[in-house]
Amino acid sequence: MDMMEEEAANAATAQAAAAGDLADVVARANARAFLVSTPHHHPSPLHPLPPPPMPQAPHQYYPAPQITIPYHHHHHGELRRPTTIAYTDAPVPFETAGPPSTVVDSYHHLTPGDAGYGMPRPLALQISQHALCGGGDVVMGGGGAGAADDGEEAIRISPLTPSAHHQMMKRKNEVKKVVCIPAPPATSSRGGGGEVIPSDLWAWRKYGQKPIKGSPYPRGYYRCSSSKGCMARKQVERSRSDPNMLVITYAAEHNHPWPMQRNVLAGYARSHHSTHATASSSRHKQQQQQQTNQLQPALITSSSSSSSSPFNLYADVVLGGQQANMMMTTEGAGAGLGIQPSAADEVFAELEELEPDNPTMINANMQVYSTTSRPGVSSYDHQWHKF
DNA sequence: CGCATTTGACCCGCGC
DNA sequence: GCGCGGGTCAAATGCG
Repeated sequence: MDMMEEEAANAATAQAAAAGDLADVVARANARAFLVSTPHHHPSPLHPLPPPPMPQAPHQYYPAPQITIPYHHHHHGELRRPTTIAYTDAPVPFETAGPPSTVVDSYHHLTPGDAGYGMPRPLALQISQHALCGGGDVVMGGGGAGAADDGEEAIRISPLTPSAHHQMMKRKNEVKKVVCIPAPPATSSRGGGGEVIPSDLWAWRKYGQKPIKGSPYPRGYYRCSSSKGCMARKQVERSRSDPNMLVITYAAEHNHPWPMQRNVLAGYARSHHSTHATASSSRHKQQQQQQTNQLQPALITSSSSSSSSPFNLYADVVLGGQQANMMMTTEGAGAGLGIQPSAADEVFAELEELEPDNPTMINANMQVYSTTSRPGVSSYDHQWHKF
């Protein structure tokens, strides 16, 4: 990010602050925290991601083999038991780590180096309790045949004809990453429309929505709008068994660096602006509201209870079918979890700027696991992937 | 004008 | 071969 962009970002931040809206900063904070909290950058050999244009210093690796987290509030306020987090740079023992009952259907082999999506990569966590996605019902659409490389699709820049492209997409045994995050409560105002999804700092454009058989919730289809030719896509749907959880499935990888901040902010500014519009057409108003909600995921739980630190970051990361409930702070745990002080400080500064008197809990409850499809596998075959 | 979402149509893979 | 279901396209529409 160059100076201009930085300034633009700061300006936008200030703007958001002026409006009393934490969403933007929170979203950025989350993404940034995730980004820098990855003890290892594992670029895929097939599609290495250029380092994000972040101002921070190169990755720092913080040894933090194990952390025990005390009781704290989950995003809905319920107490969680103390949690022990063990994380490592070593490849996650997917096969052994795992569980789970019924989480992902028809997915298979991941390459440990596979990464992308701006998701927190190398957080290999193993932990306690809690089922995946609230009971685990993430059933992904079926797998296709074919035996192409996982990475092939990601690096393909598609001058394909629509139908060819489509075909490819369907047949590919693509690497998919499934992320579960707590969803903002469905608001009646939005009706059954699209999903309320948190921003992950990539610019996504919705290109479709389908009702999914067996699920009362539709699935939204998004593709990266940051770069033409970027094949990155994601699907967003609510968990069937736990409507409070959002299941986000990432497919293909971005073939470009992280979107410029201003792109994100531009998109946000759009929604942000209209959010405060006094009147607008009902339809668009609804849209904008939805978009705004995407940036106010349940990521914010204005918490009071457990934040002695001004900046706490919760991340429920699931690996091996278990959930790690991480709480990152700008202080000790931040270092322990690999948050770079510079980034933490920046985030903290932003938050302070917004709510100097009101410590903000950033709740980035995320359950992350990755899979790819494997035809012919009848039983659930999960492989846990560190991000 | 550019970019966003919505939504019906269309295409394709798969199971029967 | 047919129907179903999932995934994508593209036209319509709206906003700044």
